[in-house]
Amino acid sequence: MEEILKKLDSEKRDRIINSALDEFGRNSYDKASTNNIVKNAGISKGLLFHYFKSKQELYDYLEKFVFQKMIDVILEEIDWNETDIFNRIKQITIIKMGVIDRYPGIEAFGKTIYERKSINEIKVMIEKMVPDLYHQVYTKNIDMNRFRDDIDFDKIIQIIQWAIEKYSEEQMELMKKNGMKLDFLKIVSGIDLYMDVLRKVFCKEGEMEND
Amino acid sequence: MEEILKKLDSEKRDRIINSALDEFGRNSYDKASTNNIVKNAGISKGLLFHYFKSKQELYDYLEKFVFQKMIDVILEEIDWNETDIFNRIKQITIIKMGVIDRYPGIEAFGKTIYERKSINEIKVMIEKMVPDLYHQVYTKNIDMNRFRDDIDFDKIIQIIQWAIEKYSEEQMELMKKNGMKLDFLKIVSGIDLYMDVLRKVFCKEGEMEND
DNA sequence: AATGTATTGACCATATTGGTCAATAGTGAT
DNA sequence: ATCACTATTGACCAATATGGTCAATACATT
Repeated sequence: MEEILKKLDSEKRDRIINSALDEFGRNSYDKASTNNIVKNAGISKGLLFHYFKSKQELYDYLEKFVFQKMIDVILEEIDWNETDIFNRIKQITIIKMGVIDRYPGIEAFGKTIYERKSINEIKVMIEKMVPDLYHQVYTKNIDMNRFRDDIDFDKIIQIIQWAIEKYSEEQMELMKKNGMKLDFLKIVSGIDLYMDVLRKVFCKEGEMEND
Repeated sequence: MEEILKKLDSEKRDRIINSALDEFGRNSYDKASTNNIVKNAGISKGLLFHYFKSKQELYDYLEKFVFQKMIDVILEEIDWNETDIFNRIKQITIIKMGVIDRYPGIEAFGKTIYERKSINEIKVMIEKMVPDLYHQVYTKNIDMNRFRDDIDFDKIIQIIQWAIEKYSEEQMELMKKNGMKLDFLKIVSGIDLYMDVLRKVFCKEGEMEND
């Protein structure tokens, strides 16, 4: 299956993946309709079952896909030379938004994953990797001396990360709600305003330069 | 419809509401199944359609219910004499968790609301009330002099609120994932640890008492 | 026993389901 | 033009699920 998919025109492949992510994200496995998936992807029923031999195989593919994609893109695009945690977190946010831009259904789908009982080996393996990756991403080559040392470092990271995530989630929802296209530049510049505040309170005096 | 429902044994009414919130939260309107709803509520098909004359009426009732419930409970249980924003936010979080405890499906359902095009007058009215309520809840009778005055007050509130929300969301997901019952006391004591950090960085010196 | 209400679940016509497969369209080489 | 080959279609299938109905019960109160 994988091989036939690889050969496929990537624009069409993305259309299928997006349509399927969306349908599974909106509905439980049983209620998710392959008819809807092909309709929204703009392909025929036959073609879907040519690429995936069953609904279950399609679902399994997607489950692996969302993890793998996020991991790959982050590892590929992250700049490990960045030592400032604020810029690092901002980077990751931008990278994530890029993925969401290409695969809009990935978020909704991702949230449903842990509710389902499915336990294939790939999923187990990837889920083991994720915490480690997260740790690396938020600590590797980061200069910790900039922070006031009367506060637990992990908590600082958490609070910064939460703020950025919540802000971008809220902005994205707002834009979707009003039917606009997602404007990532606008979100990033909004993030900067909160970054300034967080720098001010979490960094030592004279340690606030942001390149 | 409303009148018949009111008379109903409240335990059974909650079972129906919860089952319906859950089903509509998991599935799009069309795919949500009244058969599933009655099965999980432990009632007969006939009874559901005795209380609600159609699927649509049931859905409309729920949409109104989730807004109204949240508003009512917050207004009822909030302590307006509390002047400390940290305690105020903690209060609201606890109140919200209480509602979620009683109506576990309310969150998932709530997130789907804005995706649907439905626009009845009640919804419009309530959605107008909500921002105002939120503003009151986070400012009314709150002592703003405790905060350092080199930072925009609204941003401070936002960051605190985001941190508390994210923390409780993550903890609740974790507990659900591991199949435990939601332990709100544990969540609240975890919140306190982050509160301490936030107090330390956002308050003026000597303004950190939390009774 | 009688009256009134709360609740059931078999039943309905219709729509939808995941999946198949013979047929067609498209492409590129000769 | 012809052939070979692959990519794609959509009508079709038996099986199941759909929202909603309603005559029949169960249950309580007098």
